[in-house]
Amino acid sequence: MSTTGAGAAQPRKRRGAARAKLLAAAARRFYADGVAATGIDTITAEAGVAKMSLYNNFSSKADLVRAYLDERHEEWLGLYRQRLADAQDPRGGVLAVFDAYADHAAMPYEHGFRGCGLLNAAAELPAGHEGRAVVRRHKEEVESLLAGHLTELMPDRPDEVRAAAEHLSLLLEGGMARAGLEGNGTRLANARTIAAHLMDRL
Amino acid sequence: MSTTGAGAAQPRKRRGAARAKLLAAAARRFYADGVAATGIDTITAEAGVAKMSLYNNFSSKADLVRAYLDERHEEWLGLYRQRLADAQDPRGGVLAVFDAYADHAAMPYEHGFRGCGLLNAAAELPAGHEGRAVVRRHKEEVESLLAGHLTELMPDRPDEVRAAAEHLSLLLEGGMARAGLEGNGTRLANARTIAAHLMDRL
DNA sequence: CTATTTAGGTAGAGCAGTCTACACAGTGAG
DNA sequence: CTCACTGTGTAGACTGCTCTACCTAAATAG
Repeated sequence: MSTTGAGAAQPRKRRGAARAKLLAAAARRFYADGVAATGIDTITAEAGVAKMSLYNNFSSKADLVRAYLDERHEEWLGLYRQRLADAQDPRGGVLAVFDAYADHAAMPYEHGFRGCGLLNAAAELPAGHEGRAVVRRHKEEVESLLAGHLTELMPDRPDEVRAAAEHLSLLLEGGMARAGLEGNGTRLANARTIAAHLMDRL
Repeated sequence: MSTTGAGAAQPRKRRGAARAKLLAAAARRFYADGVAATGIDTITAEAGVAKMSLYNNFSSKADLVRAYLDERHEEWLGLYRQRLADAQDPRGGVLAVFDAYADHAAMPYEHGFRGCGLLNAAAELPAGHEGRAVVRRHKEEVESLLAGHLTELMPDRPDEVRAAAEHLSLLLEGGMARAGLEGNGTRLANARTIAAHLMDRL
């Protein structure tokens, strides 16, 4: 029918260029200054992009926030998979989860490390906001990754696996929260040490 | 001179009446909706107080936020002291810290339990904001209360005390963070159980 | 009588979101 | 190759609303 024939003939260069710049700018500003405190104009200005480009790529600020949260989850998964590739055994898999968090803390941020971007965003989202569910699922996925490694360590003790996974998961979140308040990764390193000792006792 | 005699002649009934109502309203709205998302008109309306009463009692919204944070710290200390009064031994003192957090989670909130009010506020405060230091000090005080009880348990092993206090403290913060995401105190109860088992092994 | 609180309003900035009009890159048709 | 078309991005004005902060003048209560 149309001149483009069989299907997707989109030009590839410009499409999505503004979107990527917007997501990068939103990541910097949302993390450093908070979601509610960051206005649309600030983001478009930092992205070096027209305001209409935001609304061409996202239906609203809330939509941009959703995309930001999804991207943070994917980013963490990437850090984790890199660490996992070096892991030798299930114990190393558990420590890879902790290391992925530490890698996050070691990344450069404008006003310093401020804790888990997902948790920080959830803390200021209103009660029923869909973004809070995104964050909850992220934390559940992390816990189930821990449970997976622990199952390899003790396949015949599912109850102990569940309990240990929760223990490690709470250590991890606690370490992240305290590290964010203190602006550095020390607490996370300590949490990793505690986790390693715990596994020695399993 | 005046009818009240020497020195401080402040009328006692009205003075501070608006202040208390403002702090109560701010506590409800800041916790349920977030600090940045709550405007001063919302707070004065909910307090049933004139807008100028806010500026007669606080120099700015930021000043009100500071007072809110201080009040949350004092509130938690109150819950802790009540629990501590029933504690029989150092082990009970440690569990009183966990129970105080659980009591906080069990209080009624407009949109349900949303985690630690101090941590949530810190998550949306800008990097250098003095309120973040208030929250950090609160968490450090909680950890040192734990260390105090543990010192009674093993006065001759300060290194183990320090390590165990951090372990328990991270469990507590992790439990609080996850409980806030999930809207109930289950994770906190689990954290308390884990803490109890840890103390059995000391 | 005097200090405080009240209702309501104002200033000046910032907010999310919309709109117009134009620039430019890649594409297929001629 | 050239040209017109389409999709994307651009700048900036603009609406309607909310924000913090401050002001005034009347009401109120010790």
